[in-house]
Amino acid sequence: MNPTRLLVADDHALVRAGIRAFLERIPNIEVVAEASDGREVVELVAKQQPDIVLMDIAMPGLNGLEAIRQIVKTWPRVRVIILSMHASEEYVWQALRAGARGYLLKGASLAELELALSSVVRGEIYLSPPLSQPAITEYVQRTGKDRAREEKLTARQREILSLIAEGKSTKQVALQLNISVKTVESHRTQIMQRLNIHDVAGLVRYAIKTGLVKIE
Amino acid sequence: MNPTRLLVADDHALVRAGIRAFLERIPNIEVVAEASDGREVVELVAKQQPDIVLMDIAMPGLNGLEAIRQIVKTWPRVRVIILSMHASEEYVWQALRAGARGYLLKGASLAELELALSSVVRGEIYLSPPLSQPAITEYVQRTGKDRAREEKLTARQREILSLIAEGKSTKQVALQLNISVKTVESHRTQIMQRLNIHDVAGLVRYAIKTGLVKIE
DNA sequence: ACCAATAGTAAGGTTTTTCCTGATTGTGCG
DNA sequence: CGCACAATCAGGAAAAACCTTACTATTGGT
Repeated sequence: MNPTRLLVADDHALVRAGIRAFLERIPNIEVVAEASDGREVVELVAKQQPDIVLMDIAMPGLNGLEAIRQIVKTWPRVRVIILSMHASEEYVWQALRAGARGYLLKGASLAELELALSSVVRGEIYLSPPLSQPAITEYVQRTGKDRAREEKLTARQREILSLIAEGKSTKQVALQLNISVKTVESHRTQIMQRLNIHDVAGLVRYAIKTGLVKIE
Repeated sequence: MNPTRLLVADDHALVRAGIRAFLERIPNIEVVAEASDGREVVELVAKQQPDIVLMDIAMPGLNGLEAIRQIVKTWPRVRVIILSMHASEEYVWQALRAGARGYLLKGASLAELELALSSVVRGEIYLSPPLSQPAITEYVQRTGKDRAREEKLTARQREILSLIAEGKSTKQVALQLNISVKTVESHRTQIMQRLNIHDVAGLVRYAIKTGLVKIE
């Protein structure tokens, strides 16, 4: 049987390398790549086509949720497991809605990690025990288009909003995304219109409120 | 030469075990114990008398800062290095004031971890490069009475910051306070200098973090 | 298959804000 | 008294935001 090919993503090098070392103790697992931000995850998924992506939900740049959305949309066979510090139901719910197949707390044991991986490989959804049922049942009752509709912003808009809320200037965002300053301005205008928010401060508060960016 | 005896503390098993695996690659290091909360750290320091405690600042039970205080008070020879996710200046200050000898971001590389450990063993204070900003290094050098002057912002500055974080434009702030736009700009510049934050988004996040403005 | 709506991209020109450098006044404190 | 520091303000240069307009590729509906 072929080993399960994994991609590990976390913005902290120490944690990332550590988790990788940890994973190497599990048989039949191969870590094929590591990423340190959302954009890198998406790039590496494209390149490596791993079976499973094990990623932190809170990452700079393209945030974790957004990365999940893009991954499951483009490569539906790639399964994403979230590795998070937060046991909040809201985060779990958001992750599942975005398309994650598992949600693992960082307090998990080696055995639990192993269990989560094998469950997800089998096509099941795995949640750390402290999180349990409610989120799942809520999740299954909704389908496809239903979920897309409730989003106020497009993927691109959320991506740009999160960069803005992180403090990037329009110019920096343009540079980072390889698009024109004018395009970023245009996106910002669209975002502000949709949210009916007309200042950067409001955007930042919105982004924090919806979990698009984190406050330390 | 005897190996450096380490204690690792983090409330997330996965991270803890990972970091331990990571540390084992550094020569002349011995991890003598692991702890998952502040109380356990203190107990294990008493029992093991490690040379260095490498701990997360955010732990349940007895919190990280309090743990540091107790450790350095009771066993001054034990040196504490904070392993944190947050590059926030406040956290660094608090940790140093409590008696930590190093502050390492979880994004640190293996080489940096090694450097931090050897620096602290030699009796130096080590801070992750992103933190070694003038404000902090200067603080480290200051002693005793100087530290009494702790207030970061004046009342007026806080007033203006909160208006900015609420989304008021410079012009609106000026109008509301009956002062010139130029004065508000000047205040904003001062605020940014003091906080070492250089964009509005950062100010908003700071204001939220410090409770100056509320979200929702 | 076709049309409408939406998303993503972007330019040109105008207005507004920020940034840099400086200056004045009042006030508490050694 | 004088000094450090808070609070106030300005002029001019630079940067960014704003408004309008527009092209293209997808997507959704009839």
